[in-house]
Amino acid sequence: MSWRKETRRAERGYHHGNLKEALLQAALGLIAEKGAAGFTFADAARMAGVSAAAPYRHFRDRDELLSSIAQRGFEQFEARLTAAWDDGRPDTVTAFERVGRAYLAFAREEPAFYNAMFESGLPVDANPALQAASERAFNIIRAAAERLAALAPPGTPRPPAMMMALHIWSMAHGVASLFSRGDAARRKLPMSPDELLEAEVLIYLRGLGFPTDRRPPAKSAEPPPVPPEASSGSGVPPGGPWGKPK
Amino acid sequence: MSWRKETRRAERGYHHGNLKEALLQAALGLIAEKGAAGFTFADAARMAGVSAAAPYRHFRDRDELLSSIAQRGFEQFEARLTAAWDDGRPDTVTAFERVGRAYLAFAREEPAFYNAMFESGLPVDANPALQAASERAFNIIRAAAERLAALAPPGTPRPPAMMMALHIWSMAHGVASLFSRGDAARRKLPMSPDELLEAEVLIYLRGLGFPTDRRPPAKSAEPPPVPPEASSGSGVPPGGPWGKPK
DNA sequence: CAGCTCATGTGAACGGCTTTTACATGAGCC
DNA sequence: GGCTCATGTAAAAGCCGTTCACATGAGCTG
Repeated sequence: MSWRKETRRAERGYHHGNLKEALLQAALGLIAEKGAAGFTFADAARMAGVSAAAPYRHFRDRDELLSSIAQRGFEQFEARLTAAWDDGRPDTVTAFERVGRAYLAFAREEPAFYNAMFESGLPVDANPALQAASERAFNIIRAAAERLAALAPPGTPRPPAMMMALHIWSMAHGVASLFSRGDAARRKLPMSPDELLEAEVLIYLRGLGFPTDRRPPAKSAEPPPVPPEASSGSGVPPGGPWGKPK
Repeated sequence: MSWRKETRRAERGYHHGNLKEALLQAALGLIAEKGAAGFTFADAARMAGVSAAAPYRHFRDRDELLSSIAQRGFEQFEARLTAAWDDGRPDTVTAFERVGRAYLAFAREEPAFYNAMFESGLPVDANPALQAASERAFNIIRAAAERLAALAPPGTPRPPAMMMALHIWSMAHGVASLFSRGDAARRKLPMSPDELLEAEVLIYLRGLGFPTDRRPPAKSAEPPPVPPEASSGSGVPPGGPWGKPK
């Protein structure tokens, strides 16, 4: 492999090697630590061992660095949602809920990305590339909603997939941003953010007439993957989507 | 008129009169305009016509000004939610939805407050007074959820009110923060944020087994306030909570 | 009214940040 | 070896937050 060339460029490199990447990594750490508002360009430069002016060779200004991080964040976000969706396997509802959990997991595990993407206040629509990346991520949710909507029980009006996608997104974002991160996460909750979102989505899907007769925390041994039966019977699962107050 | 007395009491202030209030107002305007992150202490001072050091006679630092605004925001928020809830009149479900709309209306009409309260990244739990104000506001939603939970149709497990409250809050916050404010609001949506949230809440409530057979924009003449019928029949209202693509 | 006191406001100063500009350096190519 | 250009530095301007010594004048006391 071309390790040699890499080593000569990256490590032995002239002034720094790959300052751009170093700055992105440094910024990522700083944002995770102090939030997008607290992060400073100068700090990132210091952390990379260069002067305060050096970053301007790679980013027009501080905002462009932030945008780059958000962009990367949306790409990773999309990748994780795609993996979670897994093209609707083993069944649409299960996969759909997995997407919800992946959303929360991303918010929790990648606070810096999430912060840059959703809480930094940078104008997403000002940067076309950023907006496109954001849309690609959303499209995963949208595609999943599309598949779900197609499964709407017969006899019920088919819900618009776009609306469902927006609803799910707002739930996931609401839970993530209110209860799953930073200081706000310290509110004492009767259940974990994951359980909260899962119950919320299940109740919502039930409201649309979908069969959701699995109990969330129960690691049920996967019964026949979505027998496409009508299920328009009672619609009320025996346990309710919220866990027992253990 | 009581000009005199007013002058002596309110403007009892020395040089400026009531700089504290002036600073709060100035900050409010600046935050609405440029966001909590963009707002500067010096700018507020300038706007009030005093030196950059003057504000420190009234606020320990910039963060304390922000906290004061958030505090005030929570108080107004609570007042508006209380008015919207109107103790559950004319019926619980209608009042509940009105609370949701009030939430969005506040986010839209008071961007500065909303920003300081939920998007400024200030540690709510670090300031006891702030946390208390925040809790008082949430308690309105909680109380409404309590009343709603008590109406749960017989034969279905009663949903925990706290969970319902958290769900509703996350929906409202999610919609507000993704679609109803600032730059993100420019995403092209198939429906208004208000309609989006209303449909979301209706579907959710239906998922819990509540009768929600009113079409959102229809000003139905209030049939017997919440007829406690089973409703576990089909559970699927004729119209669906989403509007026709008019 | 004289004078004291203390809350309130000012000006100057420090350090830090962002951004620009002129200059330095060294990598890659001939 | 020498050229060129990308990459990094130093210095400076301008802004902000914050502090401190000092100024001012409102209201009380006598």
